[in-house]
Amino acid sequence: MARSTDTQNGPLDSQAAIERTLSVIGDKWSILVVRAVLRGVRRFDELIDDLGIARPVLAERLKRLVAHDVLAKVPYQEHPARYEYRLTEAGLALSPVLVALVRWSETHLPNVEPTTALVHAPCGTELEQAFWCRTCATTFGPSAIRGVQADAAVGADHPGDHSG
Amino acid sequence: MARSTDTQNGPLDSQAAIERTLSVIGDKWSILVVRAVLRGVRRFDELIDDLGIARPVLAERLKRLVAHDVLAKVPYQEHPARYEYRLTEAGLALSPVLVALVRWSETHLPNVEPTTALVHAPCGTELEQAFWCRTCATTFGPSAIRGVQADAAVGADHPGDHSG
DNA sequence: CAGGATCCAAATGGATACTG
DNA sequence: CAGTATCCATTTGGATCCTG
Repeated sequence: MARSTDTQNGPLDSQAAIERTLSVIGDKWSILVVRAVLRGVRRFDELIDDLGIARPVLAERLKRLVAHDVLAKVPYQEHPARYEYRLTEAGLALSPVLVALVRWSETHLPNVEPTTALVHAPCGTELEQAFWCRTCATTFGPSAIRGVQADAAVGADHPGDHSG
Repeated sequence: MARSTDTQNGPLDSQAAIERTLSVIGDKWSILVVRAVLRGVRRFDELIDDLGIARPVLAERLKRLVAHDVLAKVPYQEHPARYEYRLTEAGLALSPVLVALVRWSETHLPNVEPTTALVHAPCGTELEQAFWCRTCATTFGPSAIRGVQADAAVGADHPGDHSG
């Protein structure tokens, strides 16, 4: 509520600015959606397949990103009207954020295998159990498992990451 | 689940890297905590007051950030043992992320008054109602209100931002 | 001051089924 | 294909109280 320095803010001190950015792309999926579009994944079901995001969630994210002028919804055929999503200038301008995120991961986070499935734990059942994160010293429930390698889920040396 | 290109990833294509970074600082508070520490707010109750974060939430975030070597917990007095939190090298290395976030907000987001209260809506009751975001075309409940100017909550020209 | 333990309301998100 | 409408399990986070 009462923040100490609302005035006299330097470049790194713009809490409001950070929060406003996060209010647009600060959720778990938005940045990933932006990145997917940047990679060329532009259509709804492609994004569904590519990201493993739930349908209503993707729909809402796309709507928000379009509303905030990060993405543009452009038609690519007519007969059944079909649209795809493209980055706007503002969306493209998010690249530095992505780069910063990637660089930090590469320089300051322990490596994991690039084949690690990071969005969803495998649907198999042997991982449908609690997961102990050695780094966090926390136990995560099955649905919290993110980035767990299929064969090294429990007891491995910080096999992956988790959200939450 | 099935992502298209797990291999042949360029620098911007490292979905895994992005997700791993987000798994550490991707929640609503962690980045704000880092930034507060960067500003010199280093002690538990200071952070509570400064951020308006709930006690158990801050405790958990600090623990995670320490575990992931973003913050260090260092004693600053002994008799009652007291600790404060400082940025590690890895934590300091998050500056580019903060800068990118701030820059994007400044160049691609509509301006709002810097006095806007962005973490919590005022505790007064006249704002304890639904909030219509013109940009998102979405209605947000009272607890979703973030960054609402006290006197221009409803009907203003996109008065602030919201999370969720 | 620096947390830990509870409790509870709310939001998030996934699955699924339906529609133009 | 591109969503929308429901429904429900889980998670999140805030408030409050307690402790060394």
